[in-house]
Formats: sequence, C-alpha cells, structure tokens
Amino acid sequence: MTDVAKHAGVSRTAVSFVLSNRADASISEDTRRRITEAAHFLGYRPNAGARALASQRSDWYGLVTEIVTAPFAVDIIKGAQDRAWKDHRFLLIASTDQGVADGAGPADGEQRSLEDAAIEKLLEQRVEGLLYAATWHRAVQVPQAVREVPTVLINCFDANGELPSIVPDEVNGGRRATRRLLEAGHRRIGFINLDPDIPAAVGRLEGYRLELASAGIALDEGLIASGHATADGGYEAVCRILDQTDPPTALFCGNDRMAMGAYDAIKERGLSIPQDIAVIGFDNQELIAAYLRPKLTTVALPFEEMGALGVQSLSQLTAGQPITAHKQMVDCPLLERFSV
Amino acid sequence: MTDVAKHAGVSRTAVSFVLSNRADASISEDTRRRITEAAHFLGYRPNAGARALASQRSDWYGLVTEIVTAPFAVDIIKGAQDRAWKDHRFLLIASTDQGVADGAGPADGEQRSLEDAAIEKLLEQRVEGLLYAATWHRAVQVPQAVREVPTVLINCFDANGELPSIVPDEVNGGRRATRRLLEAGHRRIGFINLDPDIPAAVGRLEGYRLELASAGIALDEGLIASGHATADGGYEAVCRILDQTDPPTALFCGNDRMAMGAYDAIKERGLSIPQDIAVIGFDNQELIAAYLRPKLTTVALPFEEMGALGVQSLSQLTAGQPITAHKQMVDCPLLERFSV
DNA sequence: TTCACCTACTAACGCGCGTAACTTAGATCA
DNA sequence: TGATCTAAGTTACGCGCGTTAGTAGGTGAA
Repeated sequence: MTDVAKHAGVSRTAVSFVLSNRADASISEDTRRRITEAAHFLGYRPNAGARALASQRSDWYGLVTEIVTAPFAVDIIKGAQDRAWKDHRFLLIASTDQGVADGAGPADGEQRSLEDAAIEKLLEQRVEGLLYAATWHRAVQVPQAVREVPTVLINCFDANGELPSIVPDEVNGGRRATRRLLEAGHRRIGFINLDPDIPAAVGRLEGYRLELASAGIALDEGLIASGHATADGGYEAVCRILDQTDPPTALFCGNDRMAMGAYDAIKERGLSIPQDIAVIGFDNQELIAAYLRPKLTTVALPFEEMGALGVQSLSQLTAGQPITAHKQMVDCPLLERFSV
Repeated sequence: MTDVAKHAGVSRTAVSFVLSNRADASISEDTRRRITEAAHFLGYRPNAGARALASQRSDWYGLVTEIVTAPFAVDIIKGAQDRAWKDHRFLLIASTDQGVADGAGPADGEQRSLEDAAIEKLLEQRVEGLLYAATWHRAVQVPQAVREVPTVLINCFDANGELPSIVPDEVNGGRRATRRLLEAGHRRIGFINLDPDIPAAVGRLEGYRLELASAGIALDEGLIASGHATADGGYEAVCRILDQTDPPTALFCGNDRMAMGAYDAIKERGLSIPQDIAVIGFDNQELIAAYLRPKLTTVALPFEEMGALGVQSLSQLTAGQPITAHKQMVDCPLLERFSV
C-alpha cells in the first residue's frame, strides 16, 4: 500500500480510503483514478489478515461438522459456502471426523475433544460466528466454547434449548408425502417408520397422522411398522405389512434406504410399482432414489437451503439483528418421480 | 498477550517465547510455568491472523474446486482436510460451482471468472499454496494467478505440463480389474469403455490390454465396446457384446454406472451374476456399487489419498523441498464384493 | 479584512504478534 | 582480579492495514 501511495504521489491513508472506498472520505476524482491505476499497475493485492487485524473483523465464519464424509449432506456445506461467498465472507470448515477412515472410528470422548480442538482453532482464527452442523437431525450437546461467538445449529438443535437452530420440517414433509398418496386415490396407506426415538421418525409419523386425520381417514395401527433405517430393515417391515389380510395399496417409507428394501419385498410378491402399490420415500438420497426402478418419488431434505439459511442467520446475529425464530423449520419439498 | 505478561510479571516477549515455545529462547522453568498458568487463567487465545502478519506465514492452504457438488469426489476434501489438520494447517476451500444449483449452470466464461475470483480471494488471504482439484480426471487449463504460490493439481493435470499433479493410476487400475477376472478363470473378458477420449478411458483400456497380453491372451476387438458413461450407455454396449455368437464370460466395465446397466442387460437375458457372467466396475461409487445385487466388485478411485498427498506435496514445496514426481500416480485398489 | 466553512487530503496511532538486538546479573576461568 | 561467557530475560521495531484527528488551501459572506 505504501508503494501504491508513493507511485500515485499521495499518502497511504488516501490509498486506504480509495481502495476500501469509504463513502465519507473526500478524494478528488483525479487522485482516485491515479490511485486505482497505480494499484493495478503494481499488482497490489490487499492483505486480508492485516485488514482483519486493523479493522477487528475477519469476515470469516466457522463451520464445524462431522459431515465432510457423509456424501449426502455435503449440500449443507455447499449452501453455506455459496451464501457466504455472496456476502463476501469466508467459510472455514473444520471437520471433526478425523480418523474415521482409519477403520476404528474415534471413541466418544475423542470425538468430543476433536470437536473442542476444532472450535478452538476456529476461534483462534477469529471467526465472527459458528455454524454447527450434524449429519442427521437430532438433539446435540454443543461444546461450551461456541458461546464465545454467535452460533447457529444446522440439522440439529441444542439439547439445552439455548442456541438457535435450523432444522427440516419433518412434520410437514410427512404430510406432503401422505397427501401425495391420498391425492393419487389411496386410502390404505402403510407407514414404515424409522427407529421411533429420533426426531425424523417422530415428525414424519406425526405428519402422516395429521394428514390422514384431515382426510377423514381413521388411523389403522396395523398399517404402521418400524425397523432399522436400512434396506434390510425396510424389507422386513414391509414384509410384515404386506402379508396381512388387508394389505395397503401405498407405502410411505421413513427413508429412501427403507424404500429400497420395500421395492425388493414388493417385487418378490409379483407386485409392480406403482400399478399395484405406490411407494414414496424420504431423504432424496440421489444415488438411490434416482436409480431405483422405477425411480423413487420422495421428500427431499433441504440441506442446501439450511446451509444458506445458517449463514444468513449468522449474518443477522453478528450484525446485532434478531433472527426470525429460535428454531427455524425449513420446508421439505416433494420430488416427483415414478413410484406413485 | 500483554495482559498475560502483566499477570505473570514478565515482558510480552517472554510470553511470546514461551507460548510459541521457541527452542532457542532461554526461559527458566519457573517463569515458563508462571506464564502458561497466567495464559490459562486469563483464557488467553492466540490471534492467528496477527501471528500470520508478524511471522509472514499463514499456515493456510487454499483448495479450489468445483467438486463441492460432486458427491463422490468430496473425499478429496476429506483427505486434504485431515492431512492439513495433522500438519497444523488450515484449508480454505473455495468452490467454483456457484449457481449450478440454480439450474442453468454457469457459462464457460463465467465459470472461469468465478475461478479467477476464487483464487484471487485465496491469495488475499495469503495462502501459502494452492490445490486445484477436478471432479474427473482430465487435462485442465489453470488460471495464471496460481503461479504466484506453489500449486499442485489433484485428479487432473496441467495442459501445459508445467504444474505438478496427482492423478489416479488408471492403467494399473485397469490391470487390477482384468487380473482379478483372469484369476477367476475367465479367458474371454469383455471391456465396456467410456467415451474413448478421456484419460480414464485410455488408461483403463491400456491396463486391460497389458494384462491380457501378459497372460498370453490375444486381444479380441469384438469384445470391446464403448458408450456413454451412464447406466443406459452401459446397457446398450453390453447388449451388443452379449448378443454375438461367442459372448464373453466376464465384463470389465469402464465405470460403476455402466456396470449398473450391464446388470440389467445380463439379468434380462436370464443370466446370473457371477455364476454365468462376472462383472467388475470402476470408481467405487458407494451408493451404486454397494447396493447393486449382487454387490459390485470394483476398482476404487483414491480420492482421499490424492487429497492427502496433495497437501503433503504442498508442504514439501512450500518448505523448498522437491516433490517425488512431477506427475504422481496413486494406486487404485480393488474392492472385492460379490460380482466376480 | 475576518471568520466560518468546505474540499482534499495527511500524520500518527494501534490492531496482536514475532523477532533481532541489546542488557544485566551471576558463574567460570586464567 | 579482571576478562569472558552464559542464563534469563527486555527493548524496540515492524508486519499491512483502518481510522481518528488533524491541516492546508480555497471560497463566500458579512
């Protein structure tokens, strides 16, 4: 900057004013031009670190997550990244799943300390805010250190209820799926639930119930089964449902992997999708949903949008503005394919 | 730091010496303890930016890539991230695929300028080196700006041959796959190639040839077909191969998506895998390979290892050491499942 | 002329740290 | 006993920038 000043025949301050184009500084059009030309001529590039040091703001947000390995939740990163870029901010990503690739996977305490270390590192970089993202929707216990800067949880929520969070609207997603099947004329709709303790299971089931109720259909407990959130789990649960006296004509599966198992069970019985029985999934795991035959109609988790919203909320918080809601629910859109 | 110094009754310099534990400074064990205790007591946390400014080294590397959206190449990030973390360095990730989610996808020129802007931003952060990663193995034209710091290409190579790169060893991968089939007793092995212009196609075919040759088997051009790198492309190519008079007993598919199409073609003909015909893929796209029935034996692309190796090479370059090779080939391991 | 007021800048300080050069008291040695 | 060395620090400067508090010169009005 000193060089630029010398080259333009002005003070360094003038250069600073022009290059960070402060509105309140009065610099003539002529010198302004001389300065920008000199900067360009000399190939001047601002030093972001020095700027951060002097101005006491880094324009960095930290994203701490274990999801770098989880292929289907990378979209959180993408959403956050894009949004941050547009706001001229940088995202520092710290993953907390080191060593998972080594096979063993870290012990719980180790995972925790990795998280602490990651947050510590981010704070050393003087991030102005933190995003804490989880691979699957759940309650989390966040390390104390995050309280030093504004923090927003993504795809999870604070077990203590203190930190603001952004989560998928599971209930509405469940309604969407159920409604789609109702609209297709189905009256007996089976629901294959995930392990019933997690928020996703609770919410989706709730949505299923609500939508049936508003359609005036009585809940038949015999149409609800649950199993492990895998293809095998789905297969077994669906077998139980289908082999009863009055089987459903449609299935709402807790997630796409279970839907995959459902496909097997259905095909085994010589039934075809969607003619004999309709299937709808949840999660929109691209490489499954888009490759099953027929391609699976499913409800998508709004990862990218949650990531973007996370950055946006952080912007508001760091600017001292209030955010929309303590727990923001993001809609889960229905992805129409060919299984209904 | 001044506060810590005051609290410990020493100069700020002493604090700096102790906290960055310089070997050449002589500080008594007692003051050393007083200082660390004071730092801990006051909750002192170093300011990485200020440290970078003063020491003229940031410990940051930049990773510029369009792969944030490409779910299966994210492992490059993971490998690089983990490795960087172990070396006490930070990875600044800049994605160049903004707006792709908006549907249209950026025009070529726009993509290029996004790349330039990303690199510019990274250089403003004073990264000490750059990694440039691609989604698929190919020659790339890298923006000029990268020449300002040490740069390593990952999963691609410099069209001008100047910058060092790290790529998968396609030839050896092709040999591995072919050898596996030979070892299983197959003599007539079909090869379903990708679009023949890309490095992956060239290398894998070459590996196929070499391995057949070393087994003393003459190349039968009738056993080689190529198609689009999709399930449909694989399906069609395999149909052509299977419907000839003397069909192969094994298929080496250019990638897993084509193998998926191969499965369909094979099953349609009432043949079973691997009893009637063995199939081997390439890429190890988890959500395909691990979910096909039977699960697909395939050759994995070493994304994570390439990412790690990229950071390692960068460390060497920034330290002024030479790197192993200008174009480092990383082995593609065979993943044994149930299709051979 | 004098004063106020503007435009167009500049001088000087500090952000939090690393580090080269210096100081001081005590130990060692011929 | 004086010279030399070492341990254990300290003083002072600068990294590249933002920013506050100025200053110099010009203009218009009373």
